[in-house]
Amino acid sequence: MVRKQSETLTEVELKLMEILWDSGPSSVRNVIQSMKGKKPAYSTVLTFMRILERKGYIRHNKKGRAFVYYHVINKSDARENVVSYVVNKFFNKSHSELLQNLLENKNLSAEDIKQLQKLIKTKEKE
Amino acid sequence: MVRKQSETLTEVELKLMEILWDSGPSSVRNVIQSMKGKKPAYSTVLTFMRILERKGYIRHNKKGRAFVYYHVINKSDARENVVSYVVNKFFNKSHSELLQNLLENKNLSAEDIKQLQKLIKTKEKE
DNA sequence: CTTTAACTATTAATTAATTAATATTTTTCT
DNA sequence: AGAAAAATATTAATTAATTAATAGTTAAAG
Repeated sequence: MVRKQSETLTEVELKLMEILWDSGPSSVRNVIQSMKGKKPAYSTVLTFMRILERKGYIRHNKKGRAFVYYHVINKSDARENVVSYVVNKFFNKSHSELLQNLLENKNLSAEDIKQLQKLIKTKEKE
Repeated sequence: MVRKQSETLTEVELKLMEILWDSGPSSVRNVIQSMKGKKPAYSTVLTFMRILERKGYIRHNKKGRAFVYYHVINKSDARENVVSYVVNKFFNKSHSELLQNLLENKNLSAEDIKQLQKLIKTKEKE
């Protein structure tokens, strides 16, 4: 095995997934329309839709002449997945190590801290 | 621009960095010795040392005939870096969104929760 | 001083990721 | 039906990541 596929969404893949998550089922043309900034070529997007489909992230139905793509994994799953990757590779498979790192190194607003306390309190009761 | 370099350590790169972090300055041979499991070819490791050096993660000194490599970024920096990447791309640039996600979705032990509460308490006073 | 052992440097090869041009196919309009 | 429009499919091209063989250098041993 020379090079394995990414276990997580790559940057372009993620950008396209975001559109499906936000806009719902879309044709290639729809996807491009939904993109802000400089639009990639039609064939570029098409290529990625195929890749995403091959990887099992999306599927499509034929609607008239066009393919309408829709996600089969949602944003939470994708987040879950990338967090697991990072935890496994960089944080010794320990979620709490990552958590502690975040709490220690990031400047959280007072707001954030209040929120987190609330969350932990609910966690506590169980 | 067709393909940009990874903003974070790739899997093999990380594995090699771990060795430098854990074992300190090492020649290619040393690095291979420190690896458990199936050892890669000498030239493979050498190639990656060059890549890591080109990317600015490590440097080397000549010691006798061999190059001794040492890290110039530490583990915390690497973790920091990958977390930022994930936060920016997957969590809407919001660290606290990632935090909440971790708290909500992961099964944390009672131990973990206790720890976190302690951490938050210290954060609170500031 | 020459052989050889231990390195480094060069070259190669393969797949993934990214971007897109061009060729085909399928509708739709006249 | 035939032309034009709108899609999909095919092909291509480039760099990164990964793995390693082989060539070239340097230092050590006899």
